[in-house]
Amino acid sequence: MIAIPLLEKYNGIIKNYQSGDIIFEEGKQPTHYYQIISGEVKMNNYNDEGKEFIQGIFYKNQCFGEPPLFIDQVYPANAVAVTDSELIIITKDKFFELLKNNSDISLAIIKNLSQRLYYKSVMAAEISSQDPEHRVLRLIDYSIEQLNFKKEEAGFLINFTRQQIGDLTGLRVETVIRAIKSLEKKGDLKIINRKVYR
Amino acid sequence: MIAIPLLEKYNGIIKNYQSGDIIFEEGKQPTHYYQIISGEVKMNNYNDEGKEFIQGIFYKNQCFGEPPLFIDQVYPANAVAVTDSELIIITKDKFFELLKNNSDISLAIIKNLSQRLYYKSVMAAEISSQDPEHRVLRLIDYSIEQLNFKKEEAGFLINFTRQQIGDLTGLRVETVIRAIKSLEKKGDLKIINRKVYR
DNA sequence: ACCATTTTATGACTTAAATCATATAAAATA
DNA sequence: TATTTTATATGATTTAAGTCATAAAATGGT
Repeated sequence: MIAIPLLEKYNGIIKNYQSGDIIFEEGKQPTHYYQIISGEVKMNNYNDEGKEFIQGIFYKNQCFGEPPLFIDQVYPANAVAVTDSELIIITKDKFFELLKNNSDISLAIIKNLSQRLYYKSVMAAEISSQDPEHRVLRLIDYSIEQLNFKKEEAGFLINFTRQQIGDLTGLRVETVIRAIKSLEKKGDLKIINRKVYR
Repeated sequence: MIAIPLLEKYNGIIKNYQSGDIIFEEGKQPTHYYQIISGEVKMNNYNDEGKEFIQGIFYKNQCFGEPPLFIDQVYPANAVAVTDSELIIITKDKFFELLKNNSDISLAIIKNLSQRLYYKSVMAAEISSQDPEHRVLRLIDYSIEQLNFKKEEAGFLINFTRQQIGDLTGLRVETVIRAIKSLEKKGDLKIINRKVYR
């Protein structure tokens, strides 16, 4: 998103997280802008029974957790490192200063938020009213489009576990496994030693 | 969102829609920026079986449908007038010109998108994993916070039909009616001649 | 190389919400 | 005012996805 040298100019500091580390928590006041240098971060919620819902998974060069910064609200979800990750963060004040002095960044932020809102709109409609197979396939297609999944001879390798697909679509693992099996039978995707290709 | 005189300066034109009129359709290329002068607009999708999902309802002074404009994608949902409505619209080109010449508007757009993303995050987690009563109550509380529902002696009047609550939460009318009844019994809200107060 | 954990997998059973049917009240319209 | 349409309401039934149990393969750490 934002060039690292520019972030460093605004007192950007580098932080390292281990897989599973919590970066920030739901309900807490936002204080920084976060951008991924390397690794993988998910934002999630837990419902009253402890079931996880993954709001999104973020990768290299992506930022996450800005909306509450702009609207003075607490975080609506947690941010957790999925793998060991290196992040660069700057304070809220410095972030606004940076924005003020770099009008092109505003447009980048707008585009990024628009992209995320688009994903949420698509998935909201899916989750609320489509059947499991439809939901899973949509998530897969959207992810191929947006994330950099590798194209192999068998097709795009879907780099999600069944559990992650479940947590992203609001389904249980068993349901995802069954949906994927059924989609394979219909020829909509391939399973080659447990890995999913589309 | 954007002052009407400013929109007029950028060739803004006023359009009138009757209740039920389609403003734009899912899958179509976006061409304009839309802002409500008066009336009420919903964005929605229909699933394969024709069930409606309402992405959001928009009121006076609010804009809608910009994200696809910024990311060069087709509309992810339809926009439909819920009541007779008066809108002001400007072309995509003029909108970008306006943004370029008015840097303060960029921040307003960012805040608006952040607010909508926040709503989507909260509702996504609700819809995917909370029970009907929880979902309905969350929608109601969020709507009180964001929309200008009138405060009366009995509490805030929830200006939604049961069907609209269903379409916003991914539930069926009957389920919403039962959830609301149950929430009333628990004292979480009031029903006074069929109207819901919180 | 071994053990613990995670991931994928499948069958049997349960359950919560959807569906279907029907009714009445309220609002809109002719 | 009468009539159609929309919104709220409730009971009975169905069903799709969740839950539970169990297992085997794959992965990761020591």
